[in-house]
Amino acid sequence: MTETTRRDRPRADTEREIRQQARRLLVEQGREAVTLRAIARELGITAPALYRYYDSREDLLRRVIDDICVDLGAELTADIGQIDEHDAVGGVLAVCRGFRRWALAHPQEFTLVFASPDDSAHCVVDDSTGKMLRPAKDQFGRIFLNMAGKLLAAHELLLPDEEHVPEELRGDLIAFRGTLLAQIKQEGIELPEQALNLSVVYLMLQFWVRLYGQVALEVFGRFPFAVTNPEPLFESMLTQLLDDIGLADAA
Amino acid sequence: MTETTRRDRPRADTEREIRQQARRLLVEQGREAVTLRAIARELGITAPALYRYYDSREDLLRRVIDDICVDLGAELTADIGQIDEHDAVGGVLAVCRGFRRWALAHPQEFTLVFASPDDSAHCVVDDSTGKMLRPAKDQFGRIFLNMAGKLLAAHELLLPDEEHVPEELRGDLIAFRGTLLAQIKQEGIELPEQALNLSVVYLMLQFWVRLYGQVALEVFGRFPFAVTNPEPLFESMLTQLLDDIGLADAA
DNA sequence: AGCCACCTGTAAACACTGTTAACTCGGTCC
DNA sequence: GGACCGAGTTAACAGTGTTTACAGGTGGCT
Repeated sequence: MTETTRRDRPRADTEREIRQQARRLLVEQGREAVTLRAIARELGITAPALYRYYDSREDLLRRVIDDICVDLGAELTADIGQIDEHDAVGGVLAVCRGFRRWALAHPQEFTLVFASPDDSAHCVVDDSTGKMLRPAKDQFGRIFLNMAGKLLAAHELLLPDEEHVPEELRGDLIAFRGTLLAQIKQEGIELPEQALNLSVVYLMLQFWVRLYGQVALEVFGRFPFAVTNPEPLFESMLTQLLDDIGLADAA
Repeated sequence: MTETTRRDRPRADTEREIRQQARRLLVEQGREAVTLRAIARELGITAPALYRYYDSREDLLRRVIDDICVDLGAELTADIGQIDEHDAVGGVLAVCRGFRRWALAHPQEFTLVFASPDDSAHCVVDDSTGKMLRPAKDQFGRIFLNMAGKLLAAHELLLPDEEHVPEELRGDLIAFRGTLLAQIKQEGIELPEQALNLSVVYLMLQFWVRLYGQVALEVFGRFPFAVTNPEPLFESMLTQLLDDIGLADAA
């Protein structure tokens, strides 16, 4: 008797359920299957009703991307939770492995968030400041970078010569270091100022390039030959990555 | 008077024109704009007529992918032609830079060929042998690998310990080395057998991971911060890449 | 010549798609 | 009671991939 129709429940619940169904269709049948009518059918309503909640299919997909990033962040946070708090290397490894595991388990979502050319879909303009934001992706990046911050606080890295950092990049790197320091400090991690020199920031960039390249190639099956068991390939890249930054001890 | 209707021209011409228009739509308006009706409109025919040439839209897109790979190959070959024949390092650099230039100039095509999760779209089963082929992509890969072959023939590389190659990967690497040797020999490049040990093959894999990662991140704008001028970032990766394989001399 | 098969195209239709407009129903507030 | 508003409906439009049945020209065969 207390059956609650959709009208009774708070609006946010329906919004969430819409995105959930959209994601289910995305995961199970690919991007093209994310159809307003299919979503509405799952909710027991009609397609035009969705326009009460989202401006368009594109708008809906944008919100779905945000949800995906939040979930990815939660998954990685859970992974980190299983690692000893003071094991900075283990934390970084957990994030890297977790990112790969998630990407392989959710190739469609990975493609949508990390391999779609439509740039505007991932940026939102903050009305008050006018600055471009990528709200949810930053939430994922933050986890990655927090782990890096912990690592920096705990270990002395093998730094390349700061002269090797290309001149034209210093401006960007300095700006990025600023956001990094703010973020790390906000997380309560003590970090000596000079531990985050430009070489370190530059190294993190290289780190991300290789992690992303490896994962994307695996998801898209674009290695130059058939890899029967990609896991040791990934693990070997991880150890080499740690090796390159002067941490040869970790397994 | 000699106006040739579509009926007169050889079938292959129409097939090619269809794919050309499909690509034009892809480049100019994105994947979703590649519509059978839009293609037919450009050719002055109706949509169902396209089914005389392709089984479905998916089938057409598959052939378009092949065309794209052929064109990419031609572009890179032209790049190589501008380099001194005996400058192996220059050749590798030309291929890497050409790949980046092409990807940035044709993001939609890059996404379709190198960042699409639909794996079956890129494989064709050879009827006689039953082996899986990726016909056109191999044409691109061949250029990349030929340059690597030349490099190997001309320089002594800095090899990592062969023990570092993960055990589970040796089978794949050995198989890949086989196709590599066949390919290089077919091109008439003399290569001492032991120059292509597993470490070298493994190194080429790492090379590809970093090149792909860098280019894809740039195309998709997924660097962790805004890069105002990505070119020096790419160039610095290239020099570091050459540095890592023991070729610090090249500019 | 006649005929028949084939090839290439068409028009019509079907079941979809995103999106808009007009309308209805239920609840809330004055 | 009446005005308003939010959430949903139906109907419609233009556009999509795809199938079916049909038309007209071409070439080869008897």
